[in-house]
Amino acid sequence: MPKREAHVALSDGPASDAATLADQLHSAAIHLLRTLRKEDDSSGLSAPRLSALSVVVFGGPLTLGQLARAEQVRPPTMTRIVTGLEKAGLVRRIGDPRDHRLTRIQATAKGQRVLAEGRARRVKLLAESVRALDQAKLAALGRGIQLLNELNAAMRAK
Amino acid sequence: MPKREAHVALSDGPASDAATLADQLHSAAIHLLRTLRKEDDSSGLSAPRLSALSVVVFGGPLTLGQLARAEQVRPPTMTRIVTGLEKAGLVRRIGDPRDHRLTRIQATAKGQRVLAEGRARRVKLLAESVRALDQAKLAALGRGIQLLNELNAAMRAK
DNA sequence: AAGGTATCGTTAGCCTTGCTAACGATCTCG
DNA sequence: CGAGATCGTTAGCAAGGCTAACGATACCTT
Repeated sequence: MPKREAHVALSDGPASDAATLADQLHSAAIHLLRTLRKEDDSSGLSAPRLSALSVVVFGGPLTLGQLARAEQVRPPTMTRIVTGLEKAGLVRRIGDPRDHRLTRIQATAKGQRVLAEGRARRVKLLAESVRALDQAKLAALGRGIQLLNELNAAMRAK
Repeated sequence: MPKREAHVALSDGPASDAATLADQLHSAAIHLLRTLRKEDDSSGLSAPRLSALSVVVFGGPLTLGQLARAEQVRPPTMTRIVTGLEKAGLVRRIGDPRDHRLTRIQATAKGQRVLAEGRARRVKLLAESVRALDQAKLAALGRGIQLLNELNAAMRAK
């Protein structure tokens, strides 16, 4: 992965820089999550389940379809994830009295508690490294994350 | 996913900031890759294969074990990924004349070409959004990516 | 009011990616 | 030469992703 700097330095415009940055960001994100994935074991909650549970806890009761869209996943996939969470007692399926086709997904008290614990555990390793940064780097990181969210929103809008 | 800003603003110290930043970064990375994943289809190359191929192309011939470690994956998993890449004609298995236990993995010409195309396609969506940023944001993003790499290195060192 | 259409969630079945356990082949060292 | 270590593979399991197909329900048009 070296020799990219040379490319950047010799690049002939902002377009090439953007492509390089995009590629580097992609790579960095992959490695970040790959490292963090190892922490999943201790929580007993896989990344997709943790993520879905998070949406349910913070987003209030949602229909399965809404949840699938939020997680950018197909309904059958979300059905299984929710079933897993339900068996673990973390969420509940609730029928909608108005529209009987819908099933609303609601977090249980246990789900809320486990989310907090699991999330904390998963980012613990990362948080430790973040904590070692000085103020300037912390600020820069915050700005970077904000930009990342902007990029995500921009891509989703397409 | 909103309402986190409030938490940050009200946080009572740098420790909490670090945890919050770590959590946000984690979440942003997940959504970034989730969005990008959709681009995989067109390349016909899944993320793990693309990533492994990338290591082989840029890192020269590697043994299967080295490749597995580089990808932070167990040997049996890498065996299958390599088998997939080999069937697709993107890499070659080469026996080591010195040590017959080893199998070195080498990229084929097709592998090198496909990598370039696949990677480009995968980050195309992201690159388009990056390209829309102004100079200041571009610089901030670069700095953020640099920090991300630092964090990855710090975590890997543990 | 009835019948056709659209929507929602589930089921079934497939593939890929992770893992551990167990093994054969090979090297290395005493 | 033999014992142990190392390497890659095989076998078998779970989870997550997908599409296709289906029943149940709601909606809309006639």
